[in-house]
Amino acid sequence: MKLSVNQIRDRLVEKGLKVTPQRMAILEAIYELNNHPTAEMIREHIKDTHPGIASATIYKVLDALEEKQLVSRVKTEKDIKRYDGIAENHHHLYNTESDEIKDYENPELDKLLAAFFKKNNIDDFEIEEIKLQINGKFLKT
Amino acid sequence: MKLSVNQIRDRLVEKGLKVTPQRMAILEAIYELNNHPTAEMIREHIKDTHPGIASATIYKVLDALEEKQLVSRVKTEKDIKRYDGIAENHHHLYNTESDEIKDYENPELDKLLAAFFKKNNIDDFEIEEIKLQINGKFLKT
DNA sequence: GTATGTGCAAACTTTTTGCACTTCG
DNA sequence: CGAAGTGCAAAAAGTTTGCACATAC
Repeated sequence: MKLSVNQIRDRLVEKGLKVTPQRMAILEAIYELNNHPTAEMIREHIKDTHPGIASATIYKVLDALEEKQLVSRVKTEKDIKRYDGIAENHHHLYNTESDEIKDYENPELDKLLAAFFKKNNIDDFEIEEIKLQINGKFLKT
Repeated sequence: MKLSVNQIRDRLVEKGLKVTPQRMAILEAIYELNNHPTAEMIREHIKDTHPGIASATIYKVLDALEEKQLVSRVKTEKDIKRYDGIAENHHHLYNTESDEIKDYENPELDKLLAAFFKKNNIDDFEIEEIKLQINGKFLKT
């Protein structure tokens, strides 16, 4: 998922967010890293091109991006926030030993799940979306 | 999931952990609360019966319980750790508006998923377990 | 008696806040 | 120009650490 600078700018504009160098750099970093980074990992990644950026700014930008659904938060067991450049519903592969997380999409699976829960309603609960946490090991390639 | 004091004691003994009032109280609290509490929620819940308990002790006890797989951590988007009294694989219902989390078990679903991934292998990944994050709304009852 | 566990206070990490200054549109 | 965004420093929130004391077995 490598977007051009113009595409990134357009996304900000569409959501009514002002285009600033900080926001551009942070969004670009999330797409480039493509590894569900923390605020700190983003700061590290852009520190050469944007050394002056404040940590507080990164947090504020991430809050704004999340609110406008340009990024989403990834659920983890840790007490550190991690972000995903994909806001649409999808699944995650978690490496049980490291902190690696990868995206997983499979429309067929989504259909299967939708059908299952249509038949097997959950009492007193209205489902909005279903995400899989698939835990395991990435095999060396 | 309400266990007797003796059952809780047995669980500690089985895992080779010394039975202390603090550990008993904390495990009991997790089972009673049954709402995937944070360390702070546990401290709050036991503060009348065990006022002297140190926060650091709660964290240390939770670490020990997790290591022995008497409790497990729940994945969330927040940066606060939450714990589950069920260590076996199961699924979670997340309320999108509040921070409520409930357990969800369904063996039929697990079979369906196992069959699906047997057919649809994920490249370079060895699955160990699959957990659903089911996001939605708890309906008033 | 000894290994293990607990309490306390201080430190550490991550995130948030308030406010002056700056920048985008 | 005005609203929105950024930087800084301080504070908050959650968690961890080291060590002396206490307790389970």
